[in-house]
Amino acid sequence: MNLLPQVSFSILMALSLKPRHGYEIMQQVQDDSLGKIKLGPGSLYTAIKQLKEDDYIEEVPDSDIRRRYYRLSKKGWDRLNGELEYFDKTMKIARQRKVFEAFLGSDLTWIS
Amino acid sequence: MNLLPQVSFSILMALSLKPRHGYEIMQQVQDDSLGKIKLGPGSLYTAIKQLKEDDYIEEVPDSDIRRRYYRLSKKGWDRLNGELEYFDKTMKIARQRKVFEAFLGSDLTWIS
DNA sequence: TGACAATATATCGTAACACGATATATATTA
DNA sequence: TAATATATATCGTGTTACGATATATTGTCA
Repeated sequence: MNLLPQVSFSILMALSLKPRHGYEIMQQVQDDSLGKIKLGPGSLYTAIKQLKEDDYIEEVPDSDIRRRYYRLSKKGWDRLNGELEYFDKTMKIARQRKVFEAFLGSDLTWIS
Repeated sequence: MNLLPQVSFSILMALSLKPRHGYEIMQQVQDDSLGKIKLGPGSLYTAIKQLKEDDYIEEVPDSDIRRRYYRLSKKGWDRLNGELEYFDKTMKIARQRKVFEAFLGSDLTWIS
């Protein structure tokens, strides 16, 4: 699997608007995902650690001792673009296959 | 995390066109994902087992002893639709934030 | 016909990922 | 001043991912 883990992807998405600190990422991810992804500190900070190690994000120096701000690196932007190609392809396929209308006057006789 | 695992999602997508057997799913998933998801037997059959247990897919009786065909259940279709809402939202956000043009004459001064 | 590649399914053990619980500390507000 | 929200971090465990291995059948082509 050459795809980013779901949590990591959601964090890059959250950082695509502007640099944010961890707690803020948590909230933004929930917003961006229609509430389908709710990060606790466990998922959040382990993923951030990994993303930093892989140089997808970097810490932004900030005077606020309490908060740690992160932003996307060049590599992070490129990676996010690559992931979004998959999302785009998936939506195109879904529309082609008319997944959304599958139960509205469907002629797919093999559906149970 | 209220999202299906990536492998499970990709299998539901592969079954959205027509019923398929395991080996065929393997190939379809690779096609659908721009080569970004490559399933080996380990990932494939453990995910199929789980999807069957959760009633997202069901086995289709078939004369071919060698192959085991699966199709989406009603619950599977509904779930797939739910997942695709997230994909759709994500693409909308990405376009809104102009992620794709981020490096073409960007005014995002905070990028490293 | 014999050998090799491709097709097809299944399990095992381990690695990677997800996440609740817990801990700690500061800021806000009632 | 007590409670709630903000903010970060780690630990242990459960879930997911996956390479290795096993087994058997089908197709091909020399």
